[in-house]
Amino acid sequence: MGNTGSQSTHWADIHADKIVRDRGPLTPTKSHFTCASGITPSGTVHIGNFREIISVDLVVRALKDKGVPVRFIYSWDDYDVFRKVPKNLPDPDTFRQYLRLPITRVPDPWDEYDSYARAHEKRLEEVLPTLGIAPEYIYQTERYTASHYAKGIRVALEHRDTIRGILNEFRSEPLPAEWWPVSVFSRFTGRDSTTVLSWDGEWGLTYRCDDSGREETVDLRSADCVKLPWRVDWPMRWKEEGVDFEPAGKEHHSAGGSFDTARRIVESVYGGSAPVTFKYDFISIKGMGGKISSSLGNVIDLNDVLAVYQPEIVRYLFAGTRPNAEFAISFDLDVIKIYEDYDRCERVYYGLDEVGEKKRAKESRIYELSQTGDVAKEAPVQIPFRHLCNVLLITAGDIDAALARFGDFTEEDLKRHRVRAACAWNWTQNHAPEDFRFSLRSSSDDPVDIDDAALVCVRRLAEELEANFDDHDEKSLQEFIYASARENGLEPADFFTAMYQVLVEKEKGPRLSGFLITLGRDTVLDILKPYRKG
RNA sequence: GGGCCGUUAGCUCAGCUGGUAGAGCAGCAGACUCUUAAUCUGCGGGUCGAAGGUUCGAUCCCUUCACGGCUCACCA
Repeated sequence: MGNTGSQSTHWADIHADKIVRDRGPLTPTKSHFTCASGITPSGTVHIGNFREIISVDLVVRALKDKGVPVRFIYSWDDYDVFRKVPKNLPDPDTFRQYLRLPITRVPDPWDEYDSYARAHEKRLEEVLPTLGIAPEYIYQTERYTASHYAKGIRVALEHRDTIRGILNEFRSEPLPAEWWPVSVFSRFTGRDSTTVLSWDGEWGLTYRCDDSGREETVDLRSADCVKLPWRVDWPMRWKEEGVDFEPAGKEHHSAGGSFDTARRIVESVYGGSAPVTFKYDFISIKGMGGKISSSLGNVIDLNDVLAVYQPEIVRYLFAGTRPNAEFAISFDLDVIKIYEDYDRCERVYYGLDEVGEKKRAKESRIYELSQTGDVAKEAPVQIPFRHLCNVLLITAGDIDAALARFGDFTEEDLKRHRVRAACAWNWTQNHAPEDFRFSLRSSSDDPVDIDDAALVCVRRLAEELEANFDDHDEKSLQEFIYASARENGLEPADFFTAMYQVLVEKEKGPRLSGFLITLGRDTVLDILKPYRKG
């Protein structure tokens, strides 16, 4: 069933092949390939940011599946400046005082973690393992403040004019001659409102703090306050870590964009070469239109998605879509279809559904890449999402009670089903259309008003179910309902309406006969009890 | 202005190492005494945006053009 050979046309495998081809071969001094990802945690790490991580993870998986040693690094660019106060903070105004500080020096607005940056980082780091993603995190604040990049910074200073020339080719306003390829956080105020005055040609850098007017000279080998601007920082780190693969958002991938200038800088300044890359497009949220933006208040993060989609299906969404295609994550009725698509993909993988060979190969590979760990040897038992939603509505969200209705499961299966059930329940409560939802009535509720003809039919149905419930299947019960309505001079449609009133106090509900059977004899009789007397 | 990406059945899209095009939804027909987009069965000749080129053969490769979109030219 494995499909990891070189014939796979999945994009992750194609890029893995390209990495091995362009960046190989491995040698005693190069023992593995390095795949990198990273972002600035300057706000909520949303599902759009996640695309980069999962894209790299999928390529990492593809490399591992080939038996190639690989290192997956994730850079938290948390030595970046707090440039603007997001509108979604609890108390935005008090945060204005922190502008221009590195985001690791800004407090956590929710007061849980050490810093603003850490708060965003931690929330993502905690959830990634559930998706089977485990990168090696690199914190740029730590690196820079430990002077880890002293050499790289010095190299940038040595090639100041070259770098300025490269950047100026694409700028509308050329950088002035006195520009330096570094920025400094003032050691007097912590802010990056500083001006570099001179460099001694070795390790000494002199700057002036614009706010206090004070000047000082720092040694790059011990300074904890000097960093490179993004367009220089990126290529420096490519060289530093030996990055072989790193995708980037489309805002970076155009002529004159940061990937382009980084490529030229790594080649002409750092003596390296740009990694294999690809461009990934944005993610949108169906029904919320446009880009994800914290200022618009439509930030959807990974936890929001995991609340509705089980981890395998989150991976499936990304594994099954080419990175350079924009796509929308849906929270509406599409959710049901996505679950059905995934279950179908699973059946194809295990040979339970017949499809063409080409399609089988493609779907199988997507399935493998969607798993958070190893692929199960035997096909897992499936519980259709839609049905699961209905059963959960019957049990009022009691997950174990709902699953018990599907039979006995192994502990392993139960564990997985609980995750799906939690998603299903969450979806019915927070996203499903009103028509889809219901809550079951019981004998302790006051009976609803229904007319006499309907009442007769309800009683008749109750008697029938009491006596012959086990003899009925969906079809025979259906026939009984119709016949019984007609016998009592009632339009079947009116009887249906009455039954839904009785059961869920709504005009409509799940297909009645199947619904009754799903509810079970005792539950139905209990609900009908108040209608049987007098 | 530069770069990138699209343009395939009414709609949403698959089709990516070239061999005369497919899936879902919608629609049509039939079945079901039926009720939520989601019962079952059957039905898909659409100039694969346009024009050239390469090839025995192109939706898939090359060139040009048209239309649509994105992105860079501030900061990251």
